[in-house]
Amino acid sequence: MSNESAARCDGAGPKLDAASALLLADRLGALADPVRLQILSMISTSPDGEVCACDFVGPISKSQPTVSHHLKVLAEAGLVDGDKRGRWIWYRLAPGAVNATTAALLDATS
Amino acid sequence: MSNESAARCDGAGPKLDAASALLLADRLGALADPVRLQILSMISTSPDGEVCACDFVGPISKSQPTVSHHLKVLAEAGLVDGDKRGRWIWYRLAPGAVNATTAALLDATS
DNA sequence: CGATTACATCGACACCTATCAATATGACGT
DNA sequence: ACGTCATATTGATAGGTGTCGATGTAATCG
Repeated sequence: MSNESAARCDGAGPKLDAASALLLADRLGALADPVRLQILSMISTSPDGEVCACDFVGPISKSQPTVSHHLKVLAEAGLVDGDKRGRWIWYRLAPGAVNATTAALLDATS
Repeated sequence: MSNESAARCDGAGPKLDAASALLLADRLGALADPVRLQILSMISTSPDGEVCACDFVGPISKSQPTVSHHLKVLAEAGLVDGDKRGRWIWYRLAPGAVNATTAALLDATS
């Protein structure tokens, strides 16, 4: 799971190689948006653990296309999963996704 | 420390209000860059816990102004502290800064 | 079938950001 | 004082990103 490549740590090279840094930065970038954080927050506090896409638009005060865009970003980053049931799409948190990202971040900056 | 304002969680409002989401998004945005992650990683793996600014340029393969820019972003986000000694500036991790951000993120997405 | 609802996509726009070359600032050594 | 080294700042540019209105698509309802 982690990279044991070069443990010299003598100031010559970073613990994180460029590729791993880019990957982690992408995952953090998916989290670094107030709208997306509110979406995740709403899902996490929902009693059923899932929220219909239509229920984001009102509380978050953004247009429907904007919310759709952010849901797509979250889904592509593996942070949420969408389940289409009839006309609606129910979103839930991808289990352990946020935890994995924070763990990688803490590991890189231990 | 947390907001117990509306615990109804019935789909009406997010756990994170817009202001808190913006604040957290800003802190995450400071982390969501491969160069800045490598900088933090280099500092964390340094035996003395501090790295001279000049030592970032080579391993990270970016120009000196670019590295300087990223160090400024990290400092303004409270993630690193710079100590000017003579001609050099030694950077160290701001204690608990990354931890505080991950904690806030995990709290918002519990 | 036609109308309605939920969501996605497109096109456009404004804004932000990463990057570098050039230059400035400031501290040291000689 | 002068040159040199380390770092910051400026100016410019290219690419990314959030946002919305308009439109498309797909599923449901009557």
